Amino acid sequence: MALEIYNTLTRKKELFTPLEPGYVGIYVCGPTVYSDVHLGNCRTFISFDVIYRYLKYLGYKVRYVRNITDAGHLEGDRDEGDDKFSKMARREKLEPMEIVQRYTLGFREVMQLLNTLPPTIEPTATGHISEQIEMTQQIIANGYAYEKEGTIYFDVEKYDKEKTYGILTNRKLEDLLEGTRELGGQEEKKGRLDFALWIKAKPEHLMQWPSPWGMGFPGWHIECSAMSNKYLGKRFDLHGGGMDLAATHHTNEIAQNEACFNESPAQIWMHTNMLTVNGTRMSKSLGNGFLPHELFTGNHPLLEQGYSPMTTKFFMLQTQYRSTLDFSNEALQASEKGLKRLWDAYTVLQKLTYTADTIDSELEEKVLKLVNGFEECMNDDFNTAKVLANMFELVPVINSIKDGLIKVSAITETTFTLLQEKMKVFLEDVFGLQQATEEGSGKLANVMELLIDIRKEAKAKKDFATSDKIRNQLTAMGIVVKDEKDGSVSWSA
RNA sequence: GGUCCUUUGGCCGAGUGGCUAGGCAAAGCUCUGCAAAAGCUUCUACAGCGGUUCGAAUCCGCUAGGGACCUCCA
Repeated sequence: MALEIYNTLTRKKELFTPLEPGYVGIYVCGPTVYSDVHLGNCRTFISFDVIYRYLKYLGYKVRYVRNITDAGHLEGDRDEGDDKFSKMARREKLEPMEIVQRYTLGFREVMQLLNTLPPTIEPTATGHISEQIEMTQQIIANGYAYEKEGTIYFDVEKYDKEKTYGILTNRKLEDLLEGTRELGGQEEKKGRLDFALWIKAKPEHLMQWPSPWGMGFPGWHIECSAMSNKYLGKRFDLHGGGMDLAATHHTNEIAQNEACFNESPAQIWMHTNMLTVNGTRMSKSLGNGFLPHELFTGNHPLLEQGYSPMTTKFFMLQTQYRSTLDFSNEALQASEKGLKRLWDAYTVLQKLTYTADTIDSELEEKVLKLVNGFEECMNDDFNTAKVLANMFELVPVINSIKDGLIKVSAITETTFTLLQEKMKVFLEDVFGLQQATEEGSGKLANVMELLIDIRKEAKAKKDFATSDKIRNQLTAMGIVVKDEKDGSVSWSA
């Protein structure tokens, strides 16, 4: 089965065919860096990281563009006043770019802890002001935008006469007009749904740039259109982002591109679902968000303990990206244990060596089916949850080989090698998971060797008081000692 | 009010017509000095009502609950 991706635009899974064979262009809406990213944001970026990695695994040359929004994002629902950066800068008595720098670095640090790959291009809104102005000019020239006192608005109703404005989320203009609340303070707009492409800045506004319409700053939506066009062209393969962006931000992006180039930007729109807490969406405005560091350290009233970045990531990968994922201590704990079991088996597998003997054709078939399933599951709209389920079914097989209950020789060497390789590739390269526990470096390893040795001697003398003391105290420190079947002793911290 | 999604066993969660998902938890057994780990086994669900079908968790309708979006948010 070839790769199929769910397209929000058509509301069904579609066979993925890149516009240019062998190459994939993908644009993902990145974070607005005026505050710390929360866990919900991370889910989206983890999802697209796995998608990016899998596309590379399939052999595509991928250009992965994820922007940093560092200007133009307005605070409220009115096209006036401060943007988020200026507001935060005033509050903290810093330059807006200091705010941007602080949270950009914080974002990158978190992404690194979660072991996600950097995008191939990470453009910023402030770095593309002229592109945004040019695009705005073209939209005006094409007749889809108008100026009111230095601010440029996109004319949604006019646009909808020729194109379909609500195409992405299947909404009719009349319904949208009806559903929109009456807002005060924007009499200058012609239509209620009109949004700003360029906003006139007040003299005291901290971030502003010269434009044909005077000093101002760009609207939020135009940055993504300008940057995707610059780096991926008028038409590219995939455009992604959180589901919350579909109805407004992405709808406006499509409208801008159509109005400017008479072409829709992406052939497939992908949307990741929300992370919820007690059934309600995690968001900045609701204040129910977890910061990654709070989760990693356990320093949060709702958390019973800390969970490692890899546990967090594994937790998210156990759910398909289009499903909502509810956050809970129980679920996280289950993921922590599950990941450990899976990773232990994986570690064991990599150390096994093959010896030839009699083949158990039933087992051979089962293993082969499960391993080949990795790719099939991913081809079905990136079903990471199903891949992990397959892996878990292989765990007893691996452990049984280790304990001698099944001989390695029960499967063919080809299958055994395939199993080793695919487990490694999918766990490390596609999912980007890493060694979850510290094996301990240098000194700790030496000390452990000594303790294990002393314990062995005690056990040989049936001095179980001493051997148990060593084991129990280590357990209390978080170091688990295991007596293996072959008489050896292993430990993990 | 509009658009759309969702309801799966104690918990989390795959699954779009027929075949046991999987993880965690729980119970029993094996192994073990005892543990832990591991292996084996058990717990077999699909909101309710109706319909389509030889056959439905899966398709259709209704009812009830939950959620998202329509306003800044991944």
